[in-house]
Amino acid sequence: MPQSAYPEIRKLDLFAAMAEDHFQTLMRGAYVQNFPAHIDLIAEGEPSDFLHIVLSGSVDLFAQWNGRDTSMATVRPISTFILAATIREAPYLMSARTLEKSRIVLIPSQDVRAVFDIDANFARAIVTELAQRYRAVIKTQKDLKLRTSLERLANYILRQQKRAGGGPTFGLEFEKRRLASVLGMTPENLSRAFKGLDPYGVVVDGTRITIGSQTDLERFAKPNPLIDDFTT
Amino acid sequence: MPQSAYPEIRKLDLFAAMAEDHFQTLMRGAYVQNFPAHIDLIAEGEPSDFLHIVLSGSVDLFAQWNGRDTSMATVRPISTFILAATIREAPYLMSARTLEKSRIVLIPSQDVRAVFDIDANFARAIVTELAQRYRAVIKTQKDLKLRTSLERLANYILRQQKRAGGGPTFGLEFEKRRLASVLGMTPENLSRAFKGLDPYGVVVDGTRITIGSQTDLERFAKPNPLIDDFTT
DNA sequence: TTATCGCCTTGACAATTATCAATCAAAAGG
DNA sequence: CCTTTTGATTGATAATTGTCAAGGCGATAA
Repeated sequence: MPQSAYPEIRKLDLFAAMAEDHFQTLMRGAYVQNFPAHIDLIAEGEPSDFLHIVLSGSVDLFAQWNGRDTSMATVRPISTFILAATIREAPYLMSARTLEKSRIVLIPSQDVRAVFDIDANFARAIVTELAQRYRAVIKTQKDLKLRTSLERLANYILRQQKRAGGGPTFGLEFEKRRLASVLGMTPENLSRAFKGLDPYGVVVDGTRITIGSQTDLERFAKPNPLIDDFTT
Repeated sequence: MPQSAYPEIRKLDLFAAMAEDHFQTLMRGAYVQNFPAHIDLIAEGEPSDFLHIVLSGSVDLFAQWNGRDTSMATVRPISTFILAATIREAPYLMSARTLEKSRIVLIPSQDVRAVFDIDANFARAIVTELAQRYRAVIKTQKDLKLRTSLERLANYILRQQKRAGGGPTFGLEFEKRRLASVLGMTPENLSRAFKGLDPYGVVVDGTRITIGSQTDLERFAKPNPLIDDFTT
């Protein structure tokens, strides 16, 4: 793969502390691919042959059962996905597809496992990464089980506002049908949920959101760092 | 702590491969406590001072928000909980309480982190454990987002049947109100859901379940290893 | 044995969420 | 420019799930 991408990858927490020659081993076996939008990268149930790294663009992780499907997460640059499956040498639990034109690094899983066995710093970095992701999923589960869809939307809006800089007006990160799926509801229900936040000063104009009354919305949403803060 | 518990703990995947003196370090700082039933062990939001190991009895992990609460998981002997919080030195995301009289080992989190930094085998064991738990939570999330409560119950019954040995009659692992919370529904709804499985030959007698028609139930439940098999 | 307690169940009802069909609007393509 | 497509919205309706109140049933203790 082109060496130009090395420094960016090396800077990821996952790879920052490992020995240089081990990093080179991983990079030698890796390759970069450019994918157009809306391309399936992997399917749940398949063996986990590669650890993926998104260099640019974005990727949707989703799952299916009995004809239904749901968005589980969005992967944005620069970060990895399918780490747990790679480590456990187990089949993927989620499928992945590009949301837009994306540049993706593929590292053979067996290389990852081999280096993991001989590089303690890499192993420790993986622990930290996995622990962080585990906690993120637990938070999502609490969101799903403890809140109604209206409350989930309200808290999502507050999270997204913070991500976007904290101002009263900001854009959604993806299209509404996906947002609905991420939040565990139908697009119709999402549309009505936005209306339901009208009393709290939420104004929607296409993909643009304006929070008219921050305190009202927060009083309703009751955001909680143990659910909504994904940095800890 | 009493040495009698050492061998059992040592046998856990998490501790099996680490250096003996590191294991001794952990055990020296650890202590065992006996708790009666229905005692709060930890509360979400508190700093994660100890890694916990359940030696006997059982523990309920639950979470609360805005006056509501939900059961996230049950911990049975012999296994650990609060591993991710310990590793990340972050506050607990879940509270824990004993379900019955329980014997629990407490290992100071700083000891775990210290040994994790110097024992590569321990670090690797933690990776494996965390990856497995991460995948378990993803499966639960798929269960929640892709299935109705009736479908979740049907699949739970099939999973529990397998755990209990595979025969047509078996017992539930805990009281129904907790089962309802674990499955993400109210006790009333659970009660009606059991009735709703009547057409598939499910007979409920208190805590005793009998599956009259295995194939009918399976045809309805559509169990899937990528959701229901927690061993991979 | 009888009283009490906790849990489960049931009925009636309300809230939430999903489904289906139609329409609208904006983006993409010719 | 106009057509086609796609996603978003809306209305009507149905299914699902939750809430509240009452009653039942079995375990436990006096």
